[in-house]
Amino acid sequence: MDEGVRNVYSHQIAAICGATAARVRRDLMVIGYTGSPIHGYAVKELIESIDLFLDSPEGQRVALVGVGNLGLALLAYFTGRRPKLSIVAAFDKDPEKVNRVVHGCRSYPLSQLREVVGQQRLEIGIITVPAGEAQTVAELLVESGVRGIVNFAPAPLQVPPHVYVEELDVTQALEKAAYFARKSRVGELKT
Amino acid sequence: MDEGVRNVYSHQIAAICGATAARVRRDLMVIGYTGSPIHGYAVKELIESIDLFLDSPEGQRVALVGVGNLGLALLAYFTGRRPKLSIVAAFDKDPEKVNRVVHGCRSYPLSQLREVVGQQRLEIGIITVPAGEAQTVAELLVESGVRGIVNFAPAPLQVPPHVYVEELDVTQALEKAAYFARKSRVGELKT
DNA sequence: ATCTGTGAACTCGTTCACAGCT
DNA sequence: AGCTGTGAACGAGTTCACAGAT
Repeated sequence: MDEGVRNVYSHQIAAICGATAARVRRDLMVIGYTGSPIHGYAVKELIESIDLFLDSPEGQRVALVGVGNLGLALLAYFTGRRPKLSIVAAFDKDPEKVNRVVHGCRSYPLSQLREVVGQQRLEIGIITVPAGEAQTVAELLVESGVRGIVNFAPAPLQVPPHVYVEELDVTQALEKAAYFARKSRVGELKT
Repeated sequence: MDEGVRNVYSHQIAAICGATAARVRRDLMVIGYTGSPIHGYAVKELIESIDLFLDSPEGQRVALVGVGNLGLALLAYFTGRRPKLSIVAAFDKDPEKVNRVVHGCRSYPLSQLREVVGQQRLEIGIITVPAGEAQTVAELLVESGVRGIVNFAPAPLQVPPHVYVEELDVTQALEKAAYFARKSRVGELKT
């Protein structure tokens, strides 16, 4: 849209986001927006439909647990990146890291998590604590009303079925890349 | 093994890593290690088999491009975590961030990437640069001999088929969690 | 011609379920 | 009884391929 393009075809979208034209059309079917065979999809309306489908109009606020290196990096990264998704509270058990404002986000002691998350009705939690504490933190978040979790700790979380967990295991990702790099070198990649 | 357990059954492994017994057995089939119906899998031998399958005995060394918040956090995170996988060189285009030693890892200007990665035969690259620079960096890495990439930039990379790319889009993960959190709230989760 | 929307086919990882073993 | 190894069935996401529209 910034480039002044009014209409776009599925194969153009596919090229941009690294997919196939068929997959783009399939996904847009789910969104419910219908293009025209002549002009493809109207960019402005398409964006609106996608926003309507994906975003909450009033925005969603996020809690982050674990203000270590990774937690800090995420706070910096998300500041002002997605207007509809902002990290509004950070928690840590280390008293040193607590009761400050980091990248525009207030940090609290872990003991106040239930209170803050509950009162502010935060529904999404990011876990960046060591693996051993992840499950405890997850349970705390869930009890406080969180329904979606992004878990950076290399530990599988056990949560009730109404809670969605997105696992982001950095070590695992690196190991995967290392594995396939090695296999492609030896030429043993599965055929 | 640290707990002195000598043998373990597939359903026990499954419970630990959040999978099903059937899946564990399937995966171990691929590894090639065979357990016994009486005693299950011998922990020590199993670990050795997995290491043999997954790891390179001589270890693999990794390059990191983009010494921002996220890059720094990753450097700190991986220091001494996986002995067989160490980040040995970091790169950035910002002269301020360069020619230092961060968490035991030397940082170089981007212009030296080809030289350093080539000479040290680094095969794995981590990309933590802004989205707009990711493709350029990826090409540079591939030209220098990298065969496995972990990409944190929210941009799909175009690479030759012998290069494996693991995409780790933090924003996307958060959006996914937010989406499903919202759906589970409204009770509209697909049935 | 060229594009969309979509039923049908396909792919590939997961799960079932059971023979074989002790 | 309880476990493993594995052929077979299953299922969810992807791709094919074509009718319909202009």
